[in-house]
Amino acid sequence: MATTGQAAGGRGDARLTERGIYTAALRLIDADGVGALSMRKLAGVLGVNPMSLYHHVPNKAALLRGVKNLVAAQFQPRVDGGTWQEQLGRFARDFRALAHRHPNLIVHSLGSPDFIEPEDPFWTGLTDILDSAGVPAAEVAPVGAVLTSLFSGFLLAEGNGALGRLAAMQPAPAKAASTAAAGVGADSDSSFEFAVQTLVAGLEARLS
Amino acid sequence: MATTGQAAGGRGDARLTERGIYTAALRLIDADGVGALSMRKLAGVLGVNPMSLYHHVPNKAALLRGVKNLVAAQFQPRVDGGTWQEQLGRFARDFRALAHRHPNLIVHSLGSPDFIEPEDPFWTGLTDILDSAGVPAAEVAPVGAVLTSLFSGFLLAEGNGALGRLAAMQPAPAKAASTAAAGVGADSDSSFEFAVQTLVAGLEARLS
DNA sequence: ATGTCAGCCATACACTGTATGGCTGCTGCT
DNA sequence: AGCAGCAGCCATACAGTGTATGGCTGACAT
Repeated sequence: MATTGQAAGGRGDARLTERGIYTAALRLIDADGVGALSMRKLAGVLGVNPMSLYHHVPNKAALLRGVKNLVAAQFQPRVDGGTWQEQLGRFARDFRALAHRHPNLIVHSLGSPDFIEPEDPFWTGLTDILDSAGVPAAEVAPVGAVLTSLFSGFLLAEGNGALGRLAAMQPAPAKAASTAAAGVGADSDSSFEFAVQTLVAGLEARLS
Repeated sequence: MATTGQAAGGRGDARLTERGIYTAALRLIDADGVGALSMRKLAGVLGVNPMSLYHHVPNKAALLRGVKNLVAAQFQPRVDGGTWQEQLGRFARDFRALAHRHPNLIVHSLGSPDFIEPEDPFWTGLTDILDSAGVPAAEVAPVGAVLTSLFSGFLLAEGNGALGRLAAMQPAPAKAASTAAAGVGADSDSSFEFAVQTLVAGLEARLS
């Protein structure tokens, strides 16, 4: 074991890597949330001194950005054919699937201003769809910004449980079990579909 | 000055009050953000020992909830006449106005699961409007939850600057200065109007 | 008059992010 | 081959965090 006690902590990497740090941090975040992530715990998992991390990452904020970018890079929207409505729906679904894989990270990242970076495939994919929907070039960015904000709100609320709590609230005193017209259940999936269809329909109306 | 050095810190209150603690905390939050709020700083402003706060507030999380409830109580939506579309618009505008008065608090609270409490005038006001819009009773809660989530996302993005950053992004390489059809500028106000009208139009479409 | 307790305070603990500086072994240059 | 430099790692230390524990004081009810 010599002097360095690296052991079996860091995925078998003897050397410390920026990438390795991010993936280890992601595992910790997935397990216990970003609130429970500390430089010391992360270093412990990697079998390394806390200060060693600072030779690969300038500070904790940058570490979180790095982790976020790591999972953001996994987002490959499939912008094949179909109407722009279908494309937008697929896009939203893909993004939500990614969010579901790392809910803790997403809930934290969506609250930060720098969530979306200029060159993200997310942003370019969205602007492409809006462009093909006929949104004037000068308005693609503002419209995309609004849609992103709204949709982020949904994912955030779904991720932290606020959506579920609200949806389960007082089903009105009078009649309780009348599953009537619009077709929205209290479960996450139908809430999601409702949100997407509302946004799409709203955009449709604003474009004609 | 005797033994207690309260001085002119706590707004002149000699005795420490739960309410007084909340308002002092709110001032600190408005000034420097919730990240800069610490029990010690708060106690300092109130001219009091940090541990004294714990006789009125169980912990910091509860303190933040209390501050949030303090400003939430200021929200009195005017649900007078008009179509439900107009009511919803007014409602959103009123809520945004409140958010603008305490942006730092709102940006933090919107990221927390317990932002909306069951008996908030916010929730009852919204459900009333949805009810009068013809949303089936059993779906008022789910629909309200989705709308709240979406709208919260907008306010969050507006508050933390993400909205502005995204809206100002690459106006498409080709033509830059053609202020065409749909009427969305990059400024916050027109983004807000666009968001509200999109949501209203989307809901309209989903209800017919 | 006395016991009780609310309100306040002092101390202390575990924990956070990170600045500073020292050691070591690999690197490229001469 | 030898040597300078530096990347990578570590130990120590500092300021700051939330809060548990226990002691003091003065008012108030009995």
